[in-house]
Amino acid sequence: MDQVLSSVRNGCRLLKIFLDSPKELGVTELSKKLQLSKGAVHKLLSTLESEGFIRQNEKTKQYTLGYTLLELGTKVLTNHDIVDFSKPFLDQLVSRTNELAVLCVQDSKDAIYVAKEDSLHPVRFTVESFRRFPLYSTSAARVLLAYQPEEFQDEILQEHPLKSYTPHSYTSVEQIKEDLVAIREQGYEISSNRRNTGVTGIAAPIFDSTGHVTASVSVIGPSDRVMPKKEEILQETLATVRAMSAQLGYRMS
Amino acid sequence: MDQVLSSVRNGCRLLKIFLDSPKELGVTELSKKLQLSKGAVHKLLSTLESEGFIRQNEKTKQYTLGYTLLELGTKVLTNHDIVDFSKPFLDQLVSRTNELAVLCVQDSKDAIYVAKEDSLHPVRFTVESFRRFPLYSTSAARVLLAYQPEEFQDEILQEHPLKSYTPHSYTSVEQIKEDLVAIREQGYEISSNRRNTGVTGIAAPIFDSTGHVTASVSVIGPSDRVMPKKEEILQETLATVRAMSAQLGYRMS
DNA sequence: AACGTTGTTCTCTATTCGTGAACAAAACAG
DNA sequence: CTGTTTTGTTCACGAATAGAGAACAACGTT
Repeated sequence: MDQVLSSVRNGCRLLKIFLDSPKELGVTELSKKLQLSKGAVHKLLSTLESEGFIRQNEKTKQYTLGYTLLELGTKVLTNHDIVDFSKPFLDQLVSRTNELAVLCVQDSKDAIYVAKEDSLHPVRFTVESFRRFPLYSTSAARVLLAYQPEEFQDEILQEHPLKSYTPHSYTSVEQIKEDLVAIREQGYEISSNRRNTGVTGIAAPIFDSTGHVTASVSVIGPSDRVMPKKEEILQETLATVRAMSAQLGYRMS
Repeated sequence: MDQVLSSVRNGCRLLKIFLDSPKELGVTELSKKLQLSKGAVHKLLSTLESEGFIRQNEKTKQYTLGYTLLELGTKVLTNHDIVDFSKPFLDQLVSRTNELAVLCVQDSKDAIYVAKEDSLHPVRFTVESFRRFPLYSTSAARVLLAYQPEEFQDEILQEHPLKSYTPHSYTSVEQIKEDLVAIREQGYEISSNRRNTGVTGIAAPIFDSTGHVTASVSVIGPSDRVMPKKEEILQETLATVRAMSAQLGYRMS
């Protein structure tokens, strides 16, 4: 593409560097990571600072993310009505399964947990909300991928190196694609010990009135607690996504 | 200033337009608000979209804020250790006063509530976190302003039109400035019926080890409930900010 | 006290940003 | 269903500027 404003893209990338970094970064460090001159990075920083997207620590002279991003981030949440909509459903699912329940959506080539409800176990799993992860890596995400066109699936599966997180992980693209077909046929996925050893996820899709998958719900817990009850949890999960889909205007065929 | 990358600034302002708008906006609308050509806005949008800062609704063709802003926003929060630090203090303050307690910080020329703890009253006040407001408008903010250099105070007070929110509001700059001196002398502020009729705020500053004011704490409630107990609430608030300041390494002189 | 950093400023040219008009594709009204 | 308006999108070009690179100042370290 050449329809891209390079300095805007640099600004965006500069901000995103902070996602995987300690809280403060200096000009020199940023210029290395962005592969830009120090002068250019400095101009970027002072522009972003004047708009509140970046803040400079007066003592250390280093830079951090600014409060305007906090405002914008909360605005994203309030815009996103499915988050509010899902809250009572997730609550109920947790109270019935006693495990972590999450709501997962797709954003271009990534998946994101946008809502979650922790279980009440004293020792419990939780997930990081709002962080991107690959569409093939968790059960909630794979359910989303399963309902995408095949060309898109191939694009995703080719692009990424498909790291094996655990010994049980998928190894071949063909294997994943078979699995995606199976998800679509049965309408859910139960995945054990894939990304994280000892973790089992049970996930199912939510449909809107046009029949598109808008999000997925997943119950996640330790395998030895979840697997014995897997039928029961699956039924609860399916009941939840059906209720949500119905409320969104979806009519089962 | 001419040390500013204009397209980056335009991108930032484009994003901020969404803060005070419905959730979706079109190119034409944005180009009017930004006073830029439609073509330029379109380039901005597709650049921001390719970085995840903007999302386009495929049906309506309109644009919304993207999930990357959610990631960045939560990162701001996790970076900001005073938020975690304040949590137990705010909790305790609420349990002792039975009113809303907030933590307020300054960001350039604005104030922002970065943490809050609602009271347990069935009908209760609350505030919107993470939205900017003027430094002269609430007691928590005025406490922050009171400890700023006088030139800065003048800058703030001159710049804004100083709207009178209620009949009891300040009208003149001199009046506010006298008040700021008083805040600094007594170390707290009690403000009634200023911005919102019937609301009373009791606020006091937190000092760090270098003696700078890093944030302020305020207890906010309906005047008829707060004013009768104002001495008690004030003492609780002062005890809280002193404990917080001490833990940050501040030594009272 | 000398050094190696850091963030900041400056100048200059190749680059690109923003305009304005033309385009297609919806949404609308009659 | 059809003409009309408004939408998002594309394009080409000239004016404006973004980014490189070196020099600077202000640190902290050795």
